[in-house]
Amino acid sequence: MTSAAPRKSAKPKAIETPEAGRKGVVLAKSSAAKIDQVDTTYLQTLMGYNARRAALSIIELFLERLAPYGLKPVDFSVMSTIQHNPGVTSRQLCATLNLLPPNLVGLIQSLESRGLIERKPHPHDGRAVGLHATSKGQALMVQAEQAATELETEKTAKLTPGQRKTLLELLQKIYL
Amino acid sequence: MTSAAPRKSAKPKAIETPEAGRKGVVLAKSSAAKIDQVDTTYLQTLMGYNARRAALSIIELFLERLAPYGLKPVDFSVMSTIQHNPGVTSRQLCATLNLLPPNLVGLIQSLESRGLIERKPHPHDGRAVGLHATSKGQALMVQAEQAATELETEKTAKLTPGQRKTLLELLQKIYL
DNA sequence: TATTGTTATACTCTATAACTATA
DNA sequence: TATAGTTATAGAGTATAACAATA
Repeated sequence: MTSAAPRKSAKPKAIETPEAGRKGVVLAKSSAAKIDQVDTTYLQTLMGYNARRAALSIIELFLERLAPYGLKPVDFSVMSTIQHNPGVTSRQLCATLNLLPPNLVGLIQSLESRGLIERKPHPHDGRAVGLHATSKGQALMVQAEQAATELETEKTAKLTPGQRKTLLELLQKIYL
Repeated sequence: MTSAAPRKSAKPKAIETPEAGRKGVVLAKSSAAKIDQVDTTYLQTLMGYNARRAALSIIELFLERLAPYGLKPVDFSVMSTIQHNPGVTSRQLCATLNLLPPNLVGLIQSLESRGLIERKPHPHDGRAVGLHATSKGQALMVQAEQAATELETEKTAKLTPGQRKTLLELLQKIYL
């Protein structure tokens, strides 16, 4: 998780204060006076800010729901990629998921010691090691992926299926 | 920065291998054989994965471009919020930006010691402290916000203005 | 010489508990 | 009693440098 500031139950909704509401826009007060509502209209124009806030919001729930499976976001991404790409190497995982090799070592060892993956010699390259999900790992991921899909549905409940698809496509245009 | 895996210059583009291309879909190979292209189609259906990847991609460039101003993403968000909300308190910053109070203390002290913000007694609450950007801080933020806007324009170059607006709105539907 | 995987390690970020001063 | 701000500290995440084994 990232930060667990006091939960806001109320939604911003551009509340208009008596002082600032005349033009229908919430304006920052010019002097040193007390602030009731905090204006974040500028930050909300930044894609980085919005993408980060949205990601952290989803990850917060992800950590709760996937904790029973002992999987954090990166663990989940690695396991899922191994499951769908039997024989994938650490180097390929790093390139695909934008991870650094030293940080993957402990993660792989942990998954192996839990009996979720196996390491087999690479058929063509003696340096590399092919990673494979065990039947235990595969069974776990079926459950974990279902939990992930459910939590995502909840977090994107305000979006129509079309909007959800659009959002995925537009995000991929940024990082791919 | 988050991770600096070997830069991928090529783009995925759903390359079809001879073995997997028959149905126009890239499939994971079923056996323990070598993997050429890594299939991430499942992860790409997850909003959390895509939002995080997009955010980190933008933040990576943000760190480079804003380093001359001595501002990291959170510093920038805090300074920007103070600038647009003179007299805002630490408590309000935490609630608005989803930060934890202990983590804000050192950040505020750093900004104050750099002469970018001032702390003034709160008019109505003796416990609270109002935060204000100094003229030096305001001048810095004018430059910093311009740099941020430029970098964002580059990172979202594949999007039309309409798509960019749509993306911002849809992301806010997730975390607000 | 270049690459895969690894070790060691440093640095940053985030989280929790507990304290003070004021309301 | 509750809240704003603070301190200390633990834990997780991310980073760089350097090495052995293989290509």
